[in-house]
Amino acid sequence: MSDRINVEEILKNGGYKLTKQRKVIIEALSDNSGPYTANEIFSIVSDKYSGINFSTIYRNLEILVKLGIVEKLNISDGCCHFKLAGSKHHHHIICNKCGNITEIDICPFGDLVSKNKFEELDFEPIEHRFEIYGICSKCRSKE
Amino acid sequence: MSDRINVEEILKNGGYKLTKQRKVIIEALSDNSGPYTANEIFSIVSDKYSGINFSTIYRNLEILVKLGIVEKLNISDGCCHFKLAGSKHHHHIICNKCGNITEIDICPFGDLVSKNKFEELDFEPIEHRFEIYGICSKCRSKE
DNA sequence: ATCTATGCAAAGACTTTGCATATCC
DNA sequence: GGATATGCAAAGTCTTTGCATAGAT
Repeated sequence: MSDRINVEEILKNGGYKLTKQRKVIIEALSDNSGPYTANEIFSIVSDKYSGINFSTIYRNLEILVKLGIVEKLNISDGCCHFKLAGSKHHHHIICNKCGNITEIDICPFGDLVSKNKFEELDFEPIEHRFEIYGICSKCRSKE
Repeated sequence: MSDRINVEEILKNGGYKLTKQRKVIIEALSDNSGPYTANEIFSIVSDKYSGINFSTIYRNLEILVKLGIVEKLNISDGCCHFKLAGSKHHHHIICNKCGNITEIDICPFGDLVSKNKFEELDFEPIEHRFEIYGICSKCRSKE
């Protein structure tokens, strides 16, 4: 994976070592089948590297987020979800039935900027989140 | 407060009693100076009703949310924020410096619906969240 | 009187931290 | 060899639950 090389470089440049644990965590996230909770990452990773500890997972996720390699999502279910940070800006649709989280490239933000909405509010926007909860097509077809 | 009467009725209709604890919790939320965490509600309420317990706070917030009296916000800081539910649909701007949360009545959702974005996605939207993080005017003027 | 609500205490879920040892470069 | 990372264990934060008692209608 060409991404891997990139990740290794970013880690090194940040003064971080490339440990087995970091490799398997990044591998786990690389399957791209959706954001995972720390718990899920622990399960996946434990298959390849039994003995890994939760603190290692959390510490590394924090570093990877700081380096911009991983994205931390705040889905409203009481815990954090993590995924490899893509290059493209995006948002999410979340299924209320199966919990599936899917990226969408629709972003309403640019429109608001072009309409000078933030000048009106006297607010300097830095970041934004937009999530849509509902029922995905799979779950609807099951009904 | 005319709202109070309304709340009392909703509680009664739901089969819930109007206890002192519920009164003070609702009073605390009624100052409208921003969503409060369970912790903050506990502090405010403790002044008026010392001896109240966290479990009472949480149990009642859950009921009040279920009845639509209170709104539960998932701001990305690891805990839940609660406020009296307003009648109007709205979103929030959140200051990264002081943590202040302010309602805005800008909503990008209608636009997306009118553009048939959800038919394209084959997704049935039910709810959505839109939050903008940045620096509020107060914090900027301090700089 | 009856049913619901509360306080207390305990536990549960998720996450963070301190420290000695192991690992990477 | 020196600095960073890990595992372990413990604790910290937020929230939930069981149960006996108190309180509302």
